[in-house]
Amino acid sequence: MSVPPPPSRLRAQKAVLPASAVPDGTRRRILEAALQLFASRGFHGASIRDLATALELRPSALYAHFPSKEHVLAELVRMGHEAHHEGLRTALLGAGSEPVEQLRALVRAHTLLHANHPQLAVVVNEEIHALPPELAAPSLALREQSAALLHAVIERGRAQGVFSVPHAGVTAAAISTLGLRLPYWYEPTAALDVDMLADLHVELSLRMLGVQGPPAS
Amino acid sequence: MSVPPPPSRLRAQKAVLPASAVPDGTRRRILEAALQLFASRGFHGASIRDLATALELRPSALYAHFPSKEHVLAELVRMGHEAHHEGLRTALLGAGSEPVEQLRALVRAHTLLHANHPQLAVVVNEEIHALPPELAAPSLALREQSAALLHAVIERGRAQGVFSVPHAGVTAAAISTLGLRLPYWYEPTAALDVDMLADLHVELSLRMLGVQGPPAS
DNA sequence: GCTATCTGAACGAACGTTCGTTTCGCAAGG
DNA sequence: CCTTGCGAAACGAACGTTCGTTCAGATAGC
Repeated sequence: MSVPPPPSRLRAQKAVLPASAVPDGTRRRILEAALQLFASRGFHGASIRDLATALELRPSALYAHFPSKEHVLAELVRMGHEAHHEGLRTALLGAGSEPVEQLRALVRAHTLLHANHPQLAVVVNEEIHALPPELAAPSLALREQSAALLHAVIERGRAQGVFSVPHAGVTAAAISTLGLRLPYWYEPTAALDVDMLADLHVELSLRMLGVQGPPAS
Repeated sequence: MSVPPPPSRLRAQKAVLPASAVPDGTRRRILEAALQLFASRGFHGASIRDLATALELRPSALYAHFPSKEHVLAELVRMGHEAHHEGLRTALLGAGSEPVEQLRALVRAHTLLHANHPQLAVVVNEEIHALPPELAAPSLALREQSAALLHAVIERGRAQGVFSVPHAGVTAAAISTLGLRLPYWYEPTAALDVDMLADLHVELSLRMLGVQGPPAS
């Protein structure tokens, strides 16, 4: 075992935290480097020493900013869930009262969040299980609230007769899933930028909901 | 740190290998226990000692059957990809020549495989990144072949005018994704068994492809 | 008595974490 | 202007534990 290969599961390279999240400084640098490492190797696959090396620090220096490795992950997971929930909530607020427009707004926001912050999406969705229950609980609660937003819109649309779905729960899961798997295959290009991708996901979601869309090739 | 909580990311409990996979014996027991552990805690989160404990063996005994921990994972990942590819290929062979029927067969097989073997699906899709490239390569090649099957059917249907999609690649990704996220939220119930779920995924896929389905509530 | 299987003990390496010390920017005091 | 004191941040070394793995020897079935 001469040189360990650098295994990575993501296409994206540079880790970006949501804008308003954390003031500049070492604490932010730690979170960004940890986001990168946890996203590409997993929480258990990335050590405190790896993290310190990436930051050009000694391992002990990290403990001036976080009480443990788990707390670094917990902070990332918390930030991710808050950014996601806030994004959905804001999108919904500006979408009027029609279920179709509300769904457009939700899917668009969901897709943009996952496309623009792929590492955070991966860490939030996979590494949360590495947290002890008391650190994961707040994020799991937020996640349920976000899922409830989508469910409510679908149910309202169904009640009004504008959506026609064979199974609301499975359809909601399918729509969520569109965004959740994005980090594993998508990267922005000129031929398919995030905006086009969001439009496509909106179109696919409306089709699943039985809403007639514009004709496609 | 008195008792470590048993974190798990899957709803399913009992690990089941595809039928024809491995002859009975200790080797099979090891694979099944490893599948369970790797699926619920991740490769790096489950140790050789955890695995030995689950099998009521001493850690050293495992090395009579596998040369390393990585090779256990590699075997699981290989089996998973082969079962998946074989399942898709067989389904396609029995589906005639009409793109709609071929797509039904592919989506149905894809969904059933993921619903019936959730742990294997998780290990195959997430823990493959813990393998060195030379152990992962054969499985990644198989994965591309499986994706190509779906792409080919979609392209043929589009050429024949029976599918109408805004973007073939994104739609194919969306259809694959339906199955891939299953292990994280689905478990079979009387109200929604695997067969109904497969039918629903077929219906959703056809809707995304612009094929008129039966009316739904 | 050969082969396959498992045990028990041990190896070096890596793990997360702790702790006393050092470094450094900066404001206050003479 | 120089010194002093201080708090924050990082260092360097070490801790106890767990990691994956090795290997000589015990055990058992053919």
